[in-house]
Amino acid sequence: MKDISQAELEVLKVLWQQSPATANQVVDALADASQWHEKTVKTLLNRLVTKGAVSFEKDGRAYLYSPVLQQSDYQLKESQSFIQRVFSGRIAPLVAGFAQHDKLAEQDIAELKQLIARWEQENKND
Amino acid sequence: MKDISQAELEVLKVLWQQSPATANQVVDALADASQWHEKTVKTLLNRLVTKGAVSFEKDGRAYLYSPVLQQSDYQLKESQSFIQRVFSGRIAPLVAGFAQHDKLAEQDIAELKQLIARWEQENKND
DNA sequence: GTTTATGTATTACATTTGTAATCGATAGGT
DNA sequence: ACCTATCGATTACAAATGTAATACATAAAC
Repeated sequence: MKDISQAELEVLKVLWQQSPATANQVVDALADASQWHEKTVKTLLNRLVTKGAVSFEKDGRAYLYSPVLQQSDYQLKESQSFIQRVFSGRIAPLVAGFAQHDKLAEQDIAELKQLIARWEQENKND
Repeated sequence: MKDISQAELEVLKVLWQQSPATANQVVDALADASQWHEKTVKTLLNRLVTKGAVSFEKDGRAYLYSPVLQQSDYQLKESQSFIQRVFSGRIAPLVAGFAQHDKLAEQDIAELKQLIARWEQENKND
């Protein structure tokens, strides 16, 4: 799968939220958040299809688009490559940087604690 | 500051490790990790200077390059924009994804626990 | 003092990306 | 049956990026 560009990602996000969707539904969904021209959005949809990240089926003269690439897969792969590239593969320093610059909220801490607890639960027989 | 491209980042990383450094030192440092031609590395150095991420001082006919952009600053900014773009700004889901796919090691957990403890210590008077 | 090697600066060129405009087909309206 | 509005497809074009080659200046070697 070719890389998804940042602009393409915004289009994909819409499809992750609601799919299948027509091109116009995607255009509408992006209308408030961005200034993109309708033609621009349609180009991006096309590129996503070319890249194999999105599929479509015909519905009369319009198309219904659906994501092929799932959000969780995208997130995992991008996270790994980001952390590899920027933090030499170690995740804790990323979180530490956030903590140091007051970018962590109470909720983040709570969620992190919970998932650590779960991890330890599952790995307790090591 | 213009965006640092992925190729440029590899060059910056060398300077973060050892600076100031001559162009040739950077080329040598990258020689094993990459297949880049000497000219390519020098182009990247030049672009980093143009972008203001790297400075240099003359030392005879050669230049001594140093990073202007500091690694921690780069890491923080990139982390924020990545997490915003891919996880709508929430950090825990990133870590959760790693946990779910067995990308977390004992050490990561230990580090996370420690920094959570520190965070709670510092925020205990809320 | 010339020649040569070696630095940096400039130029090159294909691909990707952002951002559309135009083209061609066809469904709908009348 | 035609005209027209609206699809998707194709084309456009500048900027960024990857990946160098060439040009130009000058220090080093004879």
